[in-house]
Amino acid sequence: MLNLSASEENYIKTIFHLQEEEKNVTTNGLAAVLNTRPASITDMMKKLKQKKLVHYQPYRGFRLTTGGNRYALSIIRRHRLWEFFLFEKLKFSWDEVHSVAEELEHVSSKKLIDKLDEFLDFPRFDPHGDPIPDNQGKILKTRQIPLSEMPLNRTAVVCNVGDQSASILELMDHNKIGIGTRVEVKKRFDFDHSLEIKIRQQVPFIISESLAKKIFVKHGA
Amino acid sequence: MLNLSASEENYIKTIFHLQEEEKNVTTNGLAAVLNTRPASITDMMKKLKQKKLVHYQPYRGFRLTTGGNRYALSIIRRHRLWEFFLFEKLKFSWDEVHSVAEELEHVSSKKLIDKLDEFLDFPRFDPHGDPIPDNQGKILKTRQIPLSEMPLNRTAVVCNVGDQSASILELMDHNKIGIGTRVEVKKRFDFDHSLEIKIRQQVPFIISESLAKKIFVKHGA
DNA sequence: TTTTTAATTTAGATTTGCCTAAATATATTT
DNA sequence: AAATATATTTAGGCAAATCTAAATTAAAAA
Repeated sequence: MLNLSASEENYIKTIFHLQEEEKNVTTNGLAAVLNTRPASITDMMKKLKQKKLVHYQPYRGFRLTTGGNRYALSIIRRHRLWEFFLFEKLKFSWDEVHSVAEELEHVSSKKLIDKLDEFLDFPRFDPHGDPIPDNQGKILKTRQIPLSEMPLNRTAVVCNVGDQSASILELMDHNKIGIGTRVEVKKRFDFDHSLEIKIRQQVPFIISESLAKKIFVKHGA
Repeated sequence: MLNLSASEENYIKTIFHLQEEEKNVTTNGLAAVLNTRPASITDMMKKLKQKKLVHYQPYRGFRLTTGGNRYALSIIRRHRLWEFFLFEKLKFSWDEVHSVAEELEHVSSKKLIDKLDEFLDFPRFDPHGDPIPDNQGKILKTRQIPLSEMPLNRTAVVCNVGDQSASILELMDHNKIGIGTRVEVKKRFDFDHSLEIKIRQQVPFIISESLAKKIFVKHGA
């Protein structure tokens, strides 16, 4: 597989994520996420088109080719394996792993990543609950739903938080909710849509709708 | 501490190693090691002088400042810790670790390196037998000598090989000599300066002077 | 001490990845 | 459908890190 610069990899990865959220990817949108100017996006799209990683016609938008998709998955694999390593082995907290993994993911040795995978015993999810592509680029589709949409009296596992702010972390910390926590929704209040939830063997307690919307759980796990 | 580009780090690191071998570092010499043209060295020296990492006067040569030295040690720390990790945890062979560590060493998070150090249980030597600087930049001075200079009938441990070629590796492999192998020189032949050596409980055998000059041992270990 | 040779530096390009400002194409109103 | 607004692209530049070719300085030889 061809070898891209860290910058090119960041474009590919970001396009992949934006496509995944089925937002149609726009020049301005991508520029906003990558913190660059729209003109830089256009420049890069021309280059990535040449390398056959994106389909691109001026003014007509762009999206990843099959090859671009495959490449994106390999970057995401590296990123999530490093996150797992940092969390599981180096004892980073789950909110610190992302930024360090952003750097590590650009180290390109395929052998390194496959051996890391093996060392970690082939983990299937990163510390945020996102699935890790295998060495063939296969990735599990997880049904992640916000806690606010969980049916009552079914247990699920917290796998993602749709907000990285210090304030949400403080609140979750206070309630002892984190990635991997097993939760059950006991009641939903019509008045303010707050939820009564139970975790572990504790007394049930109430959380706000806005918090529940940010906490994602893996359904069925 | 200031943050250098991967390229700047490579210059600093290489100057450090060349200085260590007490070769006086020259523009051409550095260019040869870094695989660049002399003109590029001059360019970079101007920049590193500005950043107060090297002493430099045109045509008068250059050497690291105290700050440059400190920075070099931090890069070497990263490099060797990654080498240890790759060898010890990911089961890379000791001749594969260098090139991968060359990439990993430029990931700059201080916290990452200190946590990695702890995870590895503060190793003092990398898989080549070179000492790993601690988080204060302190480094053990090891007395490494080539096997060719070992006194007779004293045991020592192979800690370094001054050549990375496939041919030397083949020969060492054949003789079952590697990093960490305990050796004893039994006899030195005047005719061709070949050595009779003994490893483990095996029958002594003979190696050439040119091989013995490339195999370094830690004296006293 | 000249002269010759070798090492080093300068001058001027090139590539990558970014920028600003201006032009152009598409979308939305009126 | 014309006018206005928004999105996108082009043109031209800049900094980092490299290069080649030409100039300059220092070292070695005659």
